[in-house]
Amino acid sequence: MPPTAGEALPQGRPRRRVLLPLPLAGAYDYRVPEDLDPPELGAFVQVPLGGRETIGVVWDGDADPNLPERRLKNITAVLDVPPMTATLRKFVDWVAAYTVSPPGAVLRMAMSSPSALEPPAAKAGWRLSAAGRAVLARGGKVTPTRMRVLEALEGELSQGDANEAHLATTIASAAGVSSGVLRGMAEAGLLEPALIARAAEFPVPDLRKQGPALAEDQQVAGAALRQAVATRGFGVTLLQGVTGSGKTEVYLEAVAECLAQGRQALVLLPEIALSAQWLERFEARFGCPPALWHSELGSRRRRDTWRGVAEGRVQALVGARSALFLPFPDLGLVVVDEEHETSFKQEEGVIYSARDMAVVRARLNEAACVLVSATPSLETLNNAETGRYASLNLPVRHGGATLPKVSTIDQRVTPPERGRFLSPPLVQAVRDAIGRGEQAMLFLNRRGYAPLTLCRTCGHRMRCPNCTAWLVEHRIQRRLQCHHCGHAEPIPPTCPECGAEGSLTPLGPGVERVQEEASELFPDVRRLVMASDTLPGPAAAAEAARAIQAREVDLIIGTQIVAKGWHFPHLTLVGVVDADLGLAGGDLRAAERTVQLLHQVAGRAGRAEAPGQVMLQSWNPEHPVMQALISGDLEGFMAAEADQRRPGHWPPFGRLAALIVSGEDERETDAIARDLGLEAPGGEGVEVLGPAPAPLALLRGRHRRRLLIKVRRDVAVQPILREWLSRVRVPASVKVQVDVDPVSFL
DNA sequence: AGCACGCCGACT
DNA sequence: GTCGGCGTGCTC
Repeated sequence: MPPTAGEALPQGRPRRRVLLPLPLAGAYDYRVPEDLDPPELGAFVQVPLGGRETIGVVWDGDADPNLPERRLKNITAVLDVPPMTATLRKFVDWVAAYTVSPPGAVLRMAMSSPSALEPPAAKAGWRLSAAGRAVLARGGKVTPTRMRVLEALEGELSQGDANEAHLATTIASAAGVSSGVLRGMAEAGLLEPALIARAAEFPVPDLRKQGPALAEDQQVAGAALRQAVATRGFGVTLLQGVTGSGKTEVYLEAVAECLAQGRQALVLLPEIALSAQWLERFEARFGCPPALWHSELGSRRRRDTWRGVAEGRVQALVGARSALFLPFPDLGLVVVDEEHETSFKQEEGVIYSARDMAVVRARLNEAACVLVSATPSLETLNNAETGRYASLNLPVRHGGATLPKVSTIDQRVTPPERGRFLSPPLVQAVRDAIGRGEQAMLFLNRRGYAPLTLCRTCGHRMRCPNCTAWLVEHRIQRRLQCHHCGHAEPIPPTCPECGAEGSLTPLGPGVERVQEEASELFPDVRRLVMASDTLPGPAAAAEAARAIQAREVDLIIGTQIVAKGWHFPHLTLVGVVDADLGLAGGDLRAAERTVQLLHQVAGRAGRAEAPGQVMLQSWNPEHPVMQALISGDLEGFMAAEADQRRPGHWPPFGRLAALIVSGEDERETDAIARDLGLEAPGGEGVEVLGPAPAPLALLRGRHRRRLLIKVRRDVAVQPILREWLSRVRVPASVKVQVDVDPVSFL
């Protein structure tokens, strides 16, 4: 009803809360101008912010009625993008609350790139001009060839919209003419150039296609997963299976069921760049590759994929952890493969665990979640034991393969020669395996040539100027590198401390040094080093995998990237150069992680008919980690780990959160850490440890201190953290990061 | 996250 | 005398 004289004027224009992808405390309010239809919740809108234009999302909740009209700015425009779904908005809020981060910082991950919101890529094409339409309507003198083009454009090419533009090649082939004809017609004014808004196309997985034949236990597990997906409700299943048991094929059954339900499926992998073999398996099952999502995606591909997901055209997507924040309108399944992997933990910006957030996203979407691993984390095992998660087990390798035999080589009994790192039994085993025409692998979780460079004259050790870390020699590049920041320097000819010449000596092994030793021991053997710096991209990783499968390589020497899910059927021997490596340092999860990593590496051996063998070089073969790997009783090992953590309420039997205080000024950083320590919360079931220097007390030029808070499982840690942080004033020069559920203690 | 405003060195 | 360094602070 229009206002009439004497009536109260209608209140101002409607307002909307708009969340901006910035680390602000909350959403901002904007006015809907007269010339704009009020945007719905979740709409992507362009708004002014401090003299520039920003894109935000219309957020839930009421605008602040106390905010004076004059402080409000108008929404500039509503973008032509599917609005963010209510579940994704809830997810953003949930993650922000859980991680104690500003919601806008989480929203930024869900917007992933500004370019994703731009209109889709347009291609140059042609359409009928006014003159062309006139010829069709009233007739005119054109050649029969040209007439065919006009008719094709009006008729078969244009369903409904006769003004639609098409690619030159499409028009030419439809009319049966050469593209030269089109050029001539354009010059004659019968056609005009126009952009074709063409959405990128995503291949549709073929659900009728049969995957590889499944063994009986695989079929049983696959059927259970299909059933879990078919309920179209939330539930988490742990899919545990020994290495080589065919877990991937089993959960691809769940993907198939999800797609059959018409819902979207998401698979998270820890290292999407190294997943060439995984993509092959997907393609073998569904006849086409899945959509991909990872940080190295180009901006064009990124935008197309984001749009494809938002518009429901992408049915199956495999990605890194950031894929969790994609705008799936109807997500039916989230799979987290290698769920124990620590790379699912985002350690910068908003610190979150993609594995845990995957469960949350699945819950909000009423989707199934499948956590997959041969060596599940203690957290996940605990959830399975308490019945929170369903559990499926694949206890045997498929295709007749057996699990490899694991043994230790006691370095105290059969040490390597001086300055060498491969002990005689391991050297002999490599020689034997290659002599049988099989492949061997040497694993050392250390990049570069030597982890430490020492001056023999004065004892000086080369260290990073920005971090609490030694510089690692990379002999191929003739440089000393820091593995924590970007610092690199040439290897100095003299000791920078005492000036002694030729006195700097590499200490300890890295993969490059193992490769050097191998080249002397086995000069005729074809060797390949697999490390993140020798396999810089997906293409290089795929080529390495191909060369190994084609038996163009006899000996693989690699860092932890060789542990990740590869299937090398001719590989029978795995030698672990330093099995004790991960056990040093007082990390809560050191033993658990070492068992997981070494078990994964061991799992590369003997995946086909020929039995596999794994040799662990250790100075401490009695260690429970080595014993667990030898016996294969990981269950018993994890149970013992659990027993150690339970009494002290360590995770997963209690919650931890870390505050990382960092700043360029050490005294100031210390002072803030101390202030936080003084204001530490207490009370029943709450314990604060620290402040203490963080394990990397200096990182990228910033001094770091850490406080840990440990609370009982039934205590919500976030309100305590928020209250705690609000009591301490922190200058802008010092940063306090919150890490809820820290996995790495670095 | 940007982009402002705000106080101290090398230039037209 | 300015132009400009990037150090704090605000953006509905």
